[in-house]
Amino acid sequence: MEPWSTAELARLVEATPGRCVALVVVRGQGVGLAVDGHRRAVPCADPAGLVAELDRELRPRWVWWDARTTAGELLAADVRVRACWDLAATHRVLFGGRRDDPAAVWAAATGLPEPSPPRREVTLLDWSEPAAYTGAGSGAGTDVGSDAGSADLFTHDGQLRADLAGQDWLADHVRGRADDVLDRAARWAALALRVRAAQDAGLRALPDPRATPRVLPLAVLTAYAESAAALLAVELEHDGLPLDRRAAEQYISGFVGPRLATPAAETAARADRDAAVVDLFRSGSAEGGGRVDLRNPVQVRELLGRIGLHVPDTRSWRLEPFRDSHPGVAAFLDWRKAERIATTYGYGWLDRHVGADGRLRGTWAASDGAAGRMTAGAGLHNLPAGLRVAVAAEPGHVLVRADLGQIEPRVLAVVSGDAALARAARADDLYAPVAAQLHCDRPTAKVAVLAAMYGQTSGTAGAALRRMERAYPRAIGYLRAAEEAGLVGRDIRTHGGRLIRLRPGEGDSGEGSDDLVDPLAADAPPGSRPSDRARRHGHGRFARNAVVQGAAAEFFKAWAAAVRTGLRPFGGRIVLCLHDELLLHVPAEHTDAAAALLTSALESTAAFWASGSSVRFVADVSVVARWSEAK
DNA sequence: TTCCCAACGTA
DNA sequence: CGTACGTTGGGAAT
Repeated sequence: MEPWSTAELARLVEATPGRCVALVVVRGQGVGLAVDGHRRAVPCADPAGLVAELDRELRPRWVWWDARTTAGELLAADVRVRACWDLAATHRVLFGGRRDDPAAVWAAATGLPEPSPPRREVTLLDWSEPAAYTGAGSGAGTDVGSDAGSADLFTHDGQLRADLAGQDWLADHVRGRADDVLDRAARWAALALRVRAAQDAGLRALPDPRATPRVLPLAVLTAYAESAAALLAVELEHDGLPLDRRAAEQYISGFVGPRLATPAAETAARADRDAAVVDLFRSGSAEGGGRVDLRNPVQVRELLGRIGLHVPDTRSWRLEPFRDSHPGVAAFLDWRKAERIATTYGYGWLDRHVGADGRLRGTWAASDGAAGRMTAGAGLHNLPAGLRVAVAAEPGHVLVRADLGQIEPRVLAVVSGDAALARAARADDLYAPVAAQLHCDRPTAKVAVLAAMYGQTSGTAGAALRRMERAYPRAIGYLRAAEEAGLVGRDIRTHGGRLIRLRPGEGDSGEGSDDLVDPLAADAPPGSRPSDRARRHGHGRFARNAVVQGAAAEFFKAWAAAVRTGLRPFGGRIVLCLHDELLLHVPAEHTDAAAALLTSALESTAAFWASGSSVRFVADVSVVARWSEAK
């Protein structure tokens, strides 16, 4: 097949609204491209290099099935593209849920029922699997054949084959030349383009919630931001967080001593730490009791009972008041802290997750949470504050950190359209005007706002809450409506358009038979099984929270996407996303530009996301050598 | 081996 | 003052 001339491609891209070009990368062989009804297989020894060149010259929005596959391939060659449309990420916005594999994405985009989940691995028992695997694909009256030659990608009922995740399959079953693989890649790209069009239409069909809508519907902008976040997640995983290993080891050794040479020595040291605590409990009373396992909460409770301390559980905050009542309690609390470091953030953790290049790497997901927050593994989202001293800029670089101030109440002001709360959100400190409005002090106002957003159960801020209702009726009404949806199991959408599934559905955690009496319930100890009412109540609170937390996550990702783009010219990188906080690793000579970018990106994000509202968004920006230096 | 719970870290 | 997440170890169920 003839390579596409760049000029020809450029003409097509110019004529395509959104400049969307579907891309499938086949390492070492070439790319499959699709633009506006055309598709082409392009043989090329260095596909990533070609993509980089096209990205510079055409500035397209690359459409791919998912960033992990395609962007991962590019990133392996250190190629980072400007913009993308991620079908998996957009699918999650439109349809919620957990599934985002190609089969599920295709089915949702074409109105088919959700297909059965992909098999973990093919076993001998799969021999009975239908004609799908033979490539016979009858097509059965659907229009799937319209992409000529794609029938082998589908099952008889028009579903995309469940085993097409990733792209190893591209080379499977093709016993011919490289051309065949690339042809397949081109068809795969063409299919992606069709799904994008369907997703685009779906997004545009959603009502734009903004006071003053713009040319691009907010839901489309959400798709852009979520796609960028999916790409960013792959980059974060690739780049890692710069970590000063020495500083980390020093922190760890402060709790558990120096690194030991052998596992046996580790075990012995651990046993010594245990024994030191247990001995303190034994010292007074003669009776020895059996062995005590400090890691077993039941046994710890018994141990505490023996010194006359009777507690419902052994959580640290509950024991802390009794720290001075018995030397054993203090020792145990310190032991807990050390044990946490030893097991979760100890030397083993360093060895597992910090590379030879001093980068801490974990897996990232762009919208794993039920409300669409980013998630990260390897402890990246729950590093003990004390370990921040080990997160350090490399030579010639600085860390530029920014966190959004009071993001959730500000987001509530936008999404609810509450004029009074929006007025309060013009202040640097939102809680000050709220306190004035409610005729209470600032701490009370803060508790009242948080209680309203998250559905307080134990009522201390009751009076302030009632005044909240009078002062900010639309905000409270918005939250109540979400809670109601949760109670009755009705799906809702966030401000940006993400579907939050609340229907007591099949897919999730197996709570199908709501009203039926569970025969096992009689055996269950009383209170162990949450009542139907309690569960619904939980769903109500979840929904109340999800519309705020979810919208805040969308706003954050839109901000992060703008920062990522702005950072490209001077080689800075986002190295950590923490729900409302960004950490950048920047060449020192571009410090000021990066700091300015964080603010300007925030303004441009607010301008489209909260357009027509007077809500102000604020970020606290600081430049540091170590994360711990940021306030 | 799989799953749930307690516990604790972060926002 | 609640929600969300990831990680660990123990123990029960399988």
